[in-house]
Amino acid sequence: MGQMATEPKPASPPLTERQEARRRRILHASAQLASRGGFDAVQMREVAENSQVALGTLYRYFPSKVHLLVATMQDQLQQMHETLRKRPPAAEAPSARVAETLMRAFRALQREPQLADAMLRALTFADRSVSPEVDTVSRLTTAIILDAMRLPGPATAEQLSAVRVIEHTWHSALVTWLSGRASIAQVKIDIEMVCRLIDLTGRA
Amino acid sequence: MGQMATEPKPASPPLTERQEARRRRILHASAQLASRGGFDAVQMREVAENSQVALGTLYRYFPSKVHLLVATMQDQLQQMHETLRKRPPAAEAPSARVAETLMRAFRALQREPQLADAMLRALTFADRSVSPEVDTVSRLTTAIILDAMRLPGPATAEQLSAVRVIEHTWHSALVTWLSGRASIAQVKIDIEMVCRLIDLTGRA
DNA sequence: AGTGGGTCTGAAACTTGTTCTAGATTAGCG
DNA sequence: CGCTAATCTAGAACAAGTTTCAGACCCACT
Repeated sequence: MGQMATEPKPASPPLTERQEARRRRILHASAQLASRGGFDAVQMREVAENSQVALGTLYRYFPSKVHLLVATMQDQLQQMHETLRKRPPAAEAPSARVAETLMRAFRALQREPQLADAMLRALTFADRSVSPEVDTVSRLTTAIILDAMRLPGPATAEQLSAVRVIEHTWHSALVTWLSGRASIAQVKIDIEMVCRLIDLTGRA
Repeated sequence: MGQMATEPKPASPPLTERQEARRRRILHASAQLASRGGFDAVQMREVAENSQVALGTLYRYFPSKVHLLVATMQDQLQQMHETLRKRPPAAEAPSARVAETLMRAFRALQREPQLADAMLRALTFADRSVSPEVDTVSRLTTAIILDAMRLPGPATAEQLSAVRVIEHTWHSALVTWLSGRASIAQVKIDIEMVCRLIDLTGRA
């Protein structure tokens, strides 16, 4: 899992203040447009205009629409992680805590379904060129789930596998819900089902 | 599961012979281009040209690139279903049979990773307008898994949930592998992990 | 065989992601 | 301050998915 900075990513060149502000304006415009019309409504020209940045500059900060939306997701996940840290899940069993956490996150996304749609579509559509960024999102998600498990020691290989499976299910169930092919009830059932895997994996 | 025709779907207007041939040419060209360069290599103009059909006609048959690729996936899955029917998995436990089936399917896709990439990306990128077609793919996958389970009677709600979770994991793991963020070994482990859910669900 | 409606063709037009270019601005530095 | 390289801007240009349109063609029915 490499470096574990509290907030910023690699920080290759330390951005100036104005640059940081630009980056933030772009992400804000992206999230705002996404909240309205979802993936399709995030049009690069419009993002550039709304964040008062030239199109070329937008592309310098985020080399593609998918990069932009995945970065937006990083941003949102980070916030969610903070929120969850403040009010951690209360349930007894680890599996129940994970299920609770994921359903809570799910409800948060429900409030902005279009934004969720844009971010998830970008995430699953991303090709190899976006792997590093997608990986960051994945690590964030993993961290959220592991937090909810509150393991005494480091996770076993088996547990990590279970976490990956939970992550897969979480993403895929979300996509299915967003495209109207599954109800919220079904998502809940499936999340609870996959969380049972946690009970199967021990310290062994 | 509604109608269970042996091959064709709804068949709203019964296509003429020439039309059936056109459709087949289009799907063939699509799969061929996808096998080369993946999603991006499937260019509508080229598909049209290669299948000797006007662009407008291509769009009459498949209203978007995503529709086309999802239909391609239906086609491939159908073939895979046939193949699997001929040589069903041999393992003892239902969960092992499902894992074996999925890994066999996985290896088949490995042989044409670019094609798999194109189909999977289209599938997960599909929006609501493609829901019916995506649903068909989902039902096919479900059928394949249920076949492997060889249940004595009809599946319980719990079992269907487990199957959905397995499907989610299968898709998502595949995507992760295709984008180079997971090894084949990891996919195998995760598939086997999620298949354990089957052992947890009984007739209840 | 004749005819009417749906289908197919070829080509242009439109949309939106992405790239490119020339000139203005900015940041860091002597 | 004055220079230089990097960055930013405005806008054109390009690429590929999608739409549109006029005319040719095919099919079923009389």
